[in-house]
Amino acid sequence: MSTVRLSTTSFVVLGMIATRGPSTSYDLKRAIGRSVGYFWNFPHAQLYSEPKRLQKAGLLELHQEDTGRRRKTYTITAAGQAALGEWLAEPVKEHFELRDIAEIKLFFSELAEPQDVARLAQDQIEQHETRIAEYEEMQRRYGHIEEVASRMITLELGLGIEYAALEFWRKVRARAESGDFPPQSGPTQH
Amino acid sequence: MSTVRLSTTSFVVLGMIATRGPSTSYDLKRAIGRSVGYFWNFPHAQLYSEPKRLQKAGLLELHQEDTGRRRKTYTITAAGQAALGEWLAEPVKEHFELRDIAEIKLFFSELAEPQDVARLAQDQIEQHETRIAEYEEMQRRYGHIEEVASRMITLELGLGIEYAALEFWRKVRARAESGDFPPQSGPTQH
DNA sequence: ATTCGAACCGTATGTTTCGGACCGTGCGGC
DNA sequence: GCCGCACGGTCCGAAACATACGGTTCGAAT
Repeated sequence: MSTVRLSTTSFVVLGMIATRGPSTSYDLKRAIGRSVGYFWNFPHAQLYSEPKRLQKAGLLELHQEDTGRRRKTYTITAAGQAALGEWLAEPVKEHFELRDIAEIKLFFSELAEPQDVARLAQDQIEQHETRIAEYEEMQRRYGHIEEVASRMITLELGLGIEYAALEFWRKVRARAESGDFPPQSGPTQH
Repeated sequence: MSTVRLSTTSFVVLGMIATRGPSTSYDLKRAIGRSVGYFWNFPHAQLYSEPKRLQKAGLLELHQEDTGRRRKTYTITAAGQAALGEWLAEPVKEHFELRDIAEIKLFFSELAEPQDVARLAQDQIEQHETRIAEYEEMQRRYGHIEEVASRMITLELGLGIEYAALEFWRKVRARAESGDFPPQSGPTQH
């Protein structure tokens, strides 16, 4: 029971256990993989070490089976709920970060071959189309269920951003195909 | 001159030096802060250690002033250009990651107070409006300059995503104000 | 009955990454 | 002449991360 720095990972763990009830690390891994994990990757090893930290800090309670698999189940404590509640009430200072390797490659496209850009765009279009299909499927399946409605709303943001990205890469592909991309290294128009 | 794992950071450093020419770490820090840094944060300490690694790997060359501030200037080598070119030609496997703390808080909004959501939405709206204004200003200032045109294109993606996020949070705010958010903890409509 | 694979469940370990504290320098302006 | 700010950089401990490893339970096909 010592004081520790709490990261976003910590609060995702706390939040998941608060909404799901008592959970094992494996439960967390799956629940996160089906939800926030789509936007923000949390390596599973973290989901084993982080609850341990939180338990030491008194924010989670540990119950270990004493038979069979000896699963470790974590439950949120009052202190954990308080910490989570405070965090939720706190304003968000950081602007979101979009870690997109494709975008970085595009940024440096003046150093690449023209066909690289076309291929990059094509790949991105397919990737985003696939992701959009997944999100829409999730909406169709779970969108109307009362109990999860507030969790589904983040899907709308995900979709909005996916549509924007898709539209963008289609534009890039069009430009690449018409030969005016990358702007200064493509064939000049006389 | 040993072989090392190259991360996205490595290629951003290589790419920056390739497009800008010989640069110090400080130059990189500023150049990245004005461009890709808007999307993907690269802590400045990395921009001092990473070039050192790349130099040891033979991808960069180091020239240190032997007077005054003894600045360290890095230049890209042929091997560096080759590595960069290969990377640019490689397909991108990873889907982008959107690290958005606000979104995570919204995901857990059922655990929060109703006014927390309203405030969260309001803050996000302001944050995105500010960011949009910055991007639009950059477009106005540099958008028409030939030499940087291919670098400016990523701004369009940034803007598209910002617009999508802004629209989303406005919708959230509207719902929060009309009292039907979070869905199951808001006042029930009879 | 037995093999087999898939889902289940978790640990260990060696790097990178990260944030942030800290430190000196040169220079323009008051 | 000294103040403050942009410049230019190092260091460090704590987290994060990827990945390899190791085992179990269970059902379905052989």
